[in-house]
Amino acid sequence: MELENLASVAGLIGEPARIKMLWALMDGKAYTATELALVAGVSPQSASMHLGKMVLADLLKVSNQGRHRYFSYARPEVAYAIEALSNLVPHQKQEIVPVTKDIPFEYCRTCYDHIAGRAGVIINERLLAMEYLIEKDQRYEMTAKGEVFLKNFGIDTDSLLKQKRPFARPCLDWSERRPHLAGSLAMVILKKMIAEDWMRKIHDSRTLMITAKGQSNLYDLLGVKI
Amino acid sequence: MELENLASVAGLIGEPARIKMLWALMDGKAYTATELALVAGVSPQSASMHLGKMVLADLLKVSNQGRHRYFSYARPEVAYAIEALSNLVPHQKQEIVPVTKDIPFEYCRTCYDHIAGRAGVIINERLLAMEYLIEKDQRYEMTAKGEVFLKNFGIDTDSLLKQKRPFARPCLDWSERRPHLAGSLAMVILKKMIAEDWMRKIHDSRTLMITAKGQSNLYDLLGVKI
DNA sequence: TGAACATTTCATTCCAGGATGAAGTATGTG
DNA sequence: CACATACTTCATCCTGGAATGAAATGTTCA
Repeated sequence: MELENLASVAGLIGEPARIKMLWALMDGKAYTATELALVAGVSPQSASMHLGKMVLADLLKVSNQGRHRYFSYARPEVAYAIEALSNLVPHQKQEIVPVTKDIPFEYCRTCYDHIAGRAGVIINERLLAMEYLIEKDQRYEMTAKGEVFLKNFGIDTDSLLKQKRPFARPCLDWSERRPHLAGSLAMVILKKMIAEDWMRKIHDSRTLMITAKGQSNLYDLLGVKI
Repeated sequence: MELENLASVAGLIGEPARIKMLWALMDGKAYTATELALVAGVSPQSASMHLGKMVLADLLKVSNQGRHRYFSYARPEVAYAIEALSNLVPHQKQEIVPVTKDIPFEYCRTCYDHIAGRAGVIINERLLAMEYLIEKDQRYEMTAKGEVFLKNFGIDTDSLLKQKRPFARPCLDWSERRPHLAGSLAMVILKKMIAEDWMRKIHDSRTLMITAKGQSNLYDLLGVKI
């Protein structure tokens, strides 16, 4: 019966620890069970149990990254519901404050062989927003517009598509908690940007520096200021 | 702390008997404690207790008429929250027959302050199909064509765009399971249609009625028969 | 006025489900 | 390989709050 389903979903949300965790996720980022336990004021075991229930109910989804498990909303409707609920509490201007503080030197870096950090996330989001790529089943596919764009950028997408390595896919960024671009496309993009001196690798570290030339070209290309 | 308030409101809603009563009230009518006890499957004493708590939290209001006490939503935000919650339940084909089976209610009604139900969904789809609006990142943006169209319709879009409230966005309709139009634009559209007597609010309910005048004008405007 | 009905209040019982400590699994690191 | 970290699972305890019967408060109507 539908009414029972509504009751069970409402019951899931109507629990102090769980609603606090859901609220923390309102910033759209993904957090680990331990971090969410902290904001909810419960032990990691409890948090794990609560999160498990919400995943089961398809309120949250989880993506495994090594020994970390990042939780985030499974669908946009969840955010709508939390927002509507928060509108019920007497006048307040609750600001959403990220659970983790930003780490400056992780601003821009490499992840294996592609761009990570905030720059990686922004580039990824722009490529999607401009519909050069579209997400399909945990993979990014290139659109016709995207093919033209990448060709103009000087990338031979044909040879990339022949490789058995995935062409393009989202990879959850551990400092930004949002996905950046991974796959063979991401690799050649970084290679190309270094070749063109848009970015430079710092020493032997994974830190990246964006050159002034890179900044202006990225602005022209994607309309973003990095 | 504000977070605690959110938790307590969510806790109120997240109880089987209470959410069932809240759901029954979605038709905008007022019901007595005994009636609501019936739909929730609890005793009148229990219902009274639950209703008392929700009145205290300003979710419901009560109006005394003789020996009867009629409960209804205290504010439109409550309906909005329940609707958002109901969007979370895993939906197969479902039928909503709470207490009344008024077709008009599902057919055409208000959601918060804009048109919902089938009429809301159809209007939304036509505005998109005719490219007066385009979706971009969970928001609708007005096209040049759309600006002309809305101006002719008698809407001052400039002042709407200055507001901090979102101009236009999709809002999933719980009965149609497709988005209808929300945001400040949707609000003034409804206001305008009521002012022009294209639609009428049924007294004390969220049901809307479309007038013959409204039907013919909507056909001219959007090419749809509602 | 009193009987019937609608609703609430109170005191008490009772249990679903959250909290917790300990142990188990998987991953990364030196 | 050993050890630390991140997270989950399991068994157990425990409590907040829902349900209930009885009784009080109010209202209508004959």
